[in-house]
Amino acid sequence: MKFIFDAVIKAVKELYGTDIDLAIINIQETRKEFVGQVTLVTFPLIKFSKKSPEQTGNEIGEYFANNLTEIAGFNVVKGFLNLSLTDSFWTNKLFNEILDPKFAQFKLNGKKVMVEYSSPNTNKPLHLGHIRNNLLGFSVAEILAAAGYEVVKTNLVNDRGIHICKSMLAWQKFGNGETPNSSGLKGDHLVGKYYVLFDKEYKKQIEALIAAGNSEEESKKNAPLIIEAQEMLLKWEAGDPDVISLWKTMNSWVYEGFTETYKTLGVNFDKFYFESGTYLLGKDIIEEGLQKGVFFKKEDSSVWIDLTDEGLDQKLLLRSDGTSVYMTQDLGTAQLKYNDFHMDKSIYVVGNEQDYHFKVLFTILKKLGKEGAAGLFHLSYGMVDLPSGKMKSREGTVVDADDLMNEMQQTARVHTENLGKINDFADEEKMELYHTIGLGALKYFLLKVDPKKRLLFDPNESVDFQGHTGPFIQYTHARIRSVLNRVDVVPTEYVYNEKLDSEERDLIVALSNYPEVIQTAAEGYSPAIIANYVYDLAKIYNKFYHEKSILQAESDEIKQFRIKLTIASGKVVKHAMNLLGIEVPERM
RNA sequence: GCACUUGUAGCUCAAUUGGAUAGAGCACCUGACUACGGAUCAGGAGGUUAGGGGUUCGACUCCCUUCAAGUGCACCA
Repeated sequence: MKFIFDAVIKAVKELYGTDIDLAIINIQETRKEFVGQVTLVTFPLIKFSKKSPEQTGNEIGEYFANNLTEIAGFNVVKGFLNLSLTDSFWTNKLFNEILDPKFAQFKLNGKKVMVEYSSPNTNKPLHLGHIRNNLLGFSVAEILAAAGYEVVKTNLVNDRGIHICKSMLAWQKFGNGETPNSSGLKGDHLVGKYYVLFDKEYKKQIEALIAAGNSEEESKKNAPLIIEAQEMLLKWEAGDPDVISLWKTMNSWVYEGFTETYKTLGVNFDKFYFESGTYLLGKDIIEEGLQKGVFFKKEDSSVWIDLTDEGLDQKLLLRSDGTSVYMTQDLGTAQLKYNDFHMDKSIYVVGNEQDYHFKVLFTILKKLGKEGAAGLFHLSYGMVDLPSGKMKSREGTVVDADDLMNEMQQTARVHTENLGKINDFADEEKMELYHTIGLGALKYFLLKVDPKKRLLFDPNESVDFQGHTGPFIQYTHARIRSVLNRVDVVPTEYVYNEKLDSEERDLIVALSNYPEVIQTAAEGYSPAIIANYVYDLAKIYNKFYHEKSILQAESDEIKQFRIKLTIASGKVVKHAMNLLGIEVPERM
């Protein structure tokens, strides 16, 4: 559509004798209640034409009609100049651009971006909130790759700390040597069970202490279990062989479990970082900041940064005893990641409860003049809540990731069996299909919403399979495949002189928007933009499909043309769904 | 208390980043195959965009304010 922008500049120059900036040209898709496909908003131009919006529109429209071969006609409604492009413009678009194998394939832009996501704790299994995180991270990475970035997907695993020791201690005390093998429990679930058990026993001790006359605060601090857990953490930090060995064993169980969950979810990583390997980093940056005068030291020798000029607070960076805090290690880890990859952009997919932390982190890195600091971005997403409120692992009010994915596949099975369209499938094919549809429904449900908005999930109301859903789009694809499977000769003719029907033209217009949609989604780090686009596209295709016969078209020429439209639609639907991490089936 | 985010149809979400009469899905009502797949399509009903003020040719969008919800404000991570 760039030629229209150029034409507007030229038109204004010739009609009104002014050079105008590209930025003030407002071009949009014509709303469907008006005639045309492309609309120029003329309000911003009247200061150059010195005429009414209507008159300006008419003059520019007249100019276009006389000077642009692509323009078939125009109409003006108030300050809107609606342009109709010729049918041959649109058919050329389909033949030369959309059907080209390179359509929507952006060239590498020479920039590297890191997407850090998932970042689980190794003391409990993944839940619905993690699913949102994983899907967002994976999809954003795919979208950025499609837009021409070189992408590195990383996972910073939180594998140490007091919470890990809690699971370990509970297992040691109450586990009787239970293992994933002996119990048949998935490793992460087994470890999670002991994390919950710790909390239960710990609470009992607190209650007993309170009953014995202690204050609540004292009881929480002095309960034997918590003291033992803290001792265990110290031993871990000191490298105690027994503790380290137990830690390694239990973490390996968790990793086995996570690997399985990631596989079912369809996400992957190029590089893992472990907090056990990064938690001591960052002290050299503290030193650097002090030397540069960006940080300051208090009398007790704790180190701070004053960010009150930025509208933030003073922030502690190093304790008075010289040990690090969360921010210290995140500074160090940011540096480590940069040293490893020298990326231009770095995306952190982390929930919005950490908005302040990342604001501070990025500000500090900028103040230190760190390379890559300008490319830092916190992809902050809203929490997933249940109707009953927040999910709490310790209280067992979580929607478990594995359970949920299982249920989705079961639901897909019920739907599919009721329709009875794939009774000839082998069992293995059926299972694969239930997985495709069940996860498609779940992923679409979570990704179609703007990341920053919080998400309400009602486990009692199953995720829909009809309407604005993943399966609707998957169904559209299966139907397209079904039509194309009946075509024996792939059309090779690339001229078309028939008049376009509105359903055909609408479809080409929608398809031609796809590259720009990828670009917008990449710039906004928003899979939701892709999700909403591909739904619209599927709807437009379904309408076309209903109104127009493809295989029984009025003439062979029209039939060939509609087959090509169908091929193009199937291609874009599949590509867009894959950017969301969703597979599309051949049949369903 | 201070800061950040959110508030759109009964419910779940859109709205091309300031453009036309705010659009979809679910649920509800009505219709459409002896036609390429009915997990579909067409239509109906459903709105003071939380309330109020402002900015301008034009505001769901920007500014101020009130209200509601969520999150954050540890020498925790």
